[in-house]
Amino acid sequence: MNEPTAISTYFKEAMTENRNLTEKQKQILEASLSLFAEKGFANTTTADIAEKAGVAEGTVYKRYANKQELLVAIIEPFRDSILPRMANDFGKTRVNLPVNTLREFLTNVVSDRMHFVMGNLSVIKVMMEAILYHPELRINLVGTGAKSIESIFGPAITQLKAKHLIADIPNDMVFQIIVSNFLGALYRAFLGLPARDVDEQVTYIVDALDRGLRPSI
Amino acid sequence: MNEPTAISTYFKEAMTENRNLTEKQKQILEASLSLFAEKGFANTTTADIAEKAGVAEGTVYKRYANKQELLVAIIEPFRDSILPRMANDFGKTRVNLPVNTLREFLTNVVSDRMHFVMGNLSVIKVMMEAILYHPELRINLVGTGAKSIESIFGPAITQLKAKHLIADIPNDMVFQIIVSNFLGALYRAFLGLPARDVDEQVTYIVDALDRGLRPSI
DNA sequence: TCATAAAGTGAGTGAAAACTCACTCACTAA
DNA sequence: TTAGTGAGTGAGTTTTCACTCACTTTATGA
Repeated sequence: MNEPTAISTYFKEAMTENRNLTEKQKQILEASLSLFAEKGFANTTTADIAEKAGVAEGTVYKRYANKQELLVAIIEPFRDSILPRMANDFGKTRVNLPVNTLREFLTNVVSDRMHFVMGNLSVIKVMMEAILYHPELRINLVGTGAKSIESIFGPAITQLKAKHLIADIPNDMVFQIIVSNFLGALYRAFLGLPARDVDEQVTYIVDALDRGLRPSI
Repeated sequence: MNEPTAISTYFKEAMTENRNLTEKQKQILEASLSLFAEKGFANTTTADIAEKAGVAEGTVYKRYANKQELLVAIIEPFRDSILPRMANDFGKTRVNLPVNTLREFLTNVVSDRMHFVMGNLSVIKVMMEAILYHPELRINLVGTGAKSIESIFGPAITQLKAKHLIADIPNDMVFQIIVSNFLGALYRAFLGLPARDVDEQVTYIVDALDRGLRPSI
């Protein structure tokens, strides 16, 4: 059971691949990402970004017409390539494995996503801010995200239902009940509450979900 | 089963009671809260606040030395009186009711808190922003919040354990698994995913939690 | 090798927003 | 009646910060 690929890895990949970014432009995007995560978009100045990236402020504006475009430049590859790709990888390696029990399915999925979430706190924070305070970005991001996830998770859950391995409750609620637990772990970390080992959390959560979502008969 | 008291009601109460705020100062705090919720702290100008409160910009600075202090003035009564009081009310009216089954307990708690969360989206947004991007406020707020909740929930869960109505897993995990579901519903709403009636969500969640947290034997 | 373009620079600019302060005025208490 | 008080005012000041542009450096290809 390997660690899931970190978002930053996908991020660097996406940058290398499809766009002709210079080294400095990449540094600018990476600095933006890390500063937005740390202080929030509005509390980050373009001077901060330039300094952290080790470039002049003018360089930031060579490619990105304004600050907002920096956020877009981070969110866009995310929406267009990273999210679908992650969903796909996740689908192949975790969701669509052949399973004989709900517990097996849950163990695959929960363990993987919990490590994923805990290993990507800062990027997730930026996405959360974008969703909360940049409605123009929300629509796209949420739409694509929901679609990606639905296309991977939906069939898997439907299949579990066919095999009578999971209770007959609507897919969106199955999904919500599972994902809620990732949010719970996320907030535990953000809030700085007493930490608990991820694998330990996974054990308790899988256990509760297994019994909670199993068919009643 | 009444709607839980809205946060804004507690907020107005707290303002009336304990501090010697003039009418205008109250208007300033109320305007701040609603603008911060709508646009975020950083995207709200003191001119906006003054206009919405119907006062001169200078009036804002009469009591609050700077913009940050406005946020503190909102969070502070929250931490000192609103949160403890909410926890207390919630404890009396929902948590510490005599119950014979886990399902009864969960129905009381989940239904109440789900309505609470869904009825207070905008205030919760402000708190979330404060926690995510104002570390100096986080420590206090989270500490007090955690303590309030622990003091109410802890004994109740311990009691359920004594009566063998709930599985023997650590209190913090019981708590996390339950609260996760409120976060899930919160995000469903924030993201603008296809809505689902709150009471319907409650039914599914209570069902899953009941079976998930019941003792195995 | 050099012309031309592309990338990078950083001091400078202006607008917006935070914050100040000399003043007003309703109210109170002597 | 009046002196005193302090909340409230809003024009004015200062600061911050996104953004510009004339210039320098680096890369390219003829």
